[in-house]
Amino acid sequence: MKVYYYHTPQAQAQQTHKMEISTMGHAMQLHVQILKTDTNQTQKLKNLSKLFTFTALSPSGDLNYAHSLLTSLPTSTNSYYHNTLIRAYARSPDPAHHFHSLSLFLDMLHDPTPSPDSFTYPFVFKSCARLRLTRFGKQLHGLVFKSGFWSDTCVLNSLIHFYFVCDESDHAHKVFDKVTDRDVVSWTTMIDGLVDSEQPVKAIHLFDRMVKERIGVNEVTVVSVLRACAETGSLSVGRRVHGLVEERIIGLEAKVSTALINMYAKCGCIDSAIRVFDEIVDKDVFAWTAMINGLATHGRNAGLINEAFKYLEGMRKKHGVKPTIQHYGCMVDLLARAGHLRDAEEIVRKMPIEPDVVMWRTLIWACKVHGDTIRGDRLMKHLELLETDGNDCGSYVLVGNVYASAGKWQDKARMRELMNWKGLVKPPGSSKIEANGAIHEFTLGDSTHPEADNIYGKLDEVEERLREEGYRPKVSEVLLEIEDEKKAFQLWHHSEKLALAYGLIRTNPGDGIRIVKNLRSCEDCHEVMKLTSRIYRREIVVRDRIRFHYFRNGECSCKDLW
DNA sequence: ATGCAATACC
Repeated sequence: MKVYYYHTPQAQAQQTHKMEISTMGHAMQLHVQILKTDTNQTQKLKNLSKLFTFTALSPSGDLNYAHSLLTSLPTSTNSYYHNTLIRAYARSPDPAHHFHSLSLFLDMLHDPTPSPDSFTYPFVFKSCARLRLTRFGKQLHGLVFKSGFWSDTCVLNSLIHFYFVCDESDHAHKVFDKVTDRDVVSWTTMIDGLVDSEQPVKAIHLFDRMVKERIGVNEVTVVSVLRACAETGSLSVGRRVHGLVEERIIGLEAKVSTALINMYAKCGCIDSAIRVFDEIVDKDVFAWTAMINGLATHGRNAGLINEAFKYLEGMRKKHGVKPTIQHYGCMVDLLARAGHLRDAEEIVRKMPIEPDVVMWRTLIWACKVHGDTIRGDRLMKHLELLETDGNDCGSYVLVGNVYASAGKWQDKARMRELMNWKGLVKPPGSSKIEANGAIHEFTLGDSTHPEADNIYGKLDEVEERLREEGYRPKVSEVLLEIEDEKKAFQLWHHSEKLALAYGLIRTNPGDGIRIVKNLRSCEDCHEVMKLTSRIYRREIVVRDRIRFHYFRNGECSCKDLW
């Protein structure tokens, strides 16, 4: 026999809390029932609490609604509601929500609200980091210290992260040193912060220390350290990390695979990257993007102008997607690199979007490479008019170089003055090479390396052999108003040549030499790499800011298109 | 009942 119960409103309200709330509609229905029904206080609170958790934390919830519920909840003794709402605000992408998060935290410093506790601070530091509120965050650091939560590892980990985001890596280090119970997150936060603050070599050292001290590593750790490997071209460390995955010490999550693809591609091993990609069962958009980008920087689909036109057209006609400026930018870059400067300029003029700084730079750079100084000179006017970005000196450097290559030294000096006036500093060129388990970084004319004498000795030898084979320094690449002899001297001490010499000394004959550069190489260095690859029978891989160059037997994979 | 760290490109 079945029994059918008749639901009184009271029973209904009790029942509702067992149901999952899935929409704001449900939530409001429950809210009405809670208000209208005279259930006992405990039940009422249980339902309100459930309602609150849904509105605050569910992706289909509503933060404003959750906030308004705060007054009906027993918040004076229990920090859960404040903490949960701060947490919800702190994970929102909207900056305004982060101010709400902090304002709620400030409420908590008043009576009769509950005091912030060890759960509160991690969320609050997250908001400080997002809003880059360095001084405010530092004040809170003081509060943490006074409040007695300075030994809570989670609180300190979030503080380390905050300091890195706010560009205060020294403070991050200090906090890390003071954590007595460091966990995986403490170490990982440090490694990731170091990569983000452009100290990838330090990040790798810390990873080594972590492994030596037998701290367990997890997926997040290796994703961060793989970024450092990609940045510095540390293939051996990257392979070691891959080894951890193969030994099943690390799970092969999607993010790990993507990081491996990126690492292999950026370290010049495109085939290994392809192997990792092929093994992924469920390839997500990040894996595809990393793979496509890897193939592109390796020049595996360069110069397919007609293909590119087809895709650009297809976007609109087949898929109904409006091309963005980046899509046009790709097309212009493709045409310009291949020397079709007039077609490239026509696209820029006809496209339905206003060209930006990057677009003009692409075009002007190509004019310089292909020696079309008249067009370049004309286009530079657009760049000078458009330049508003305060921190970016790329345009000034480019325009200055174009002037210099045409011998217009006064115009070049004008660019330099403009940069100085705006307080912009051109990043110095540097080259890194991994040898004997360490990363060596060189700058122009660098003599700080412990083996500097050997390096310069090797350079002399290389120069002699190259000159015997007909090498003549391309002094026009030195864009300074100095004598040719001095130009040749400077040219010969470019950072990538120092790295090359070190590679020749410290790697075994016949082994490949891999160099990572932060800017683009000059034409002279490019030529020297080509000749060296033939004369010394070495495969040389140079990664510049944009792409890879594979030098084999006197030729480069970029077909001299850069 | 609540916590900290993360991938590509631009």
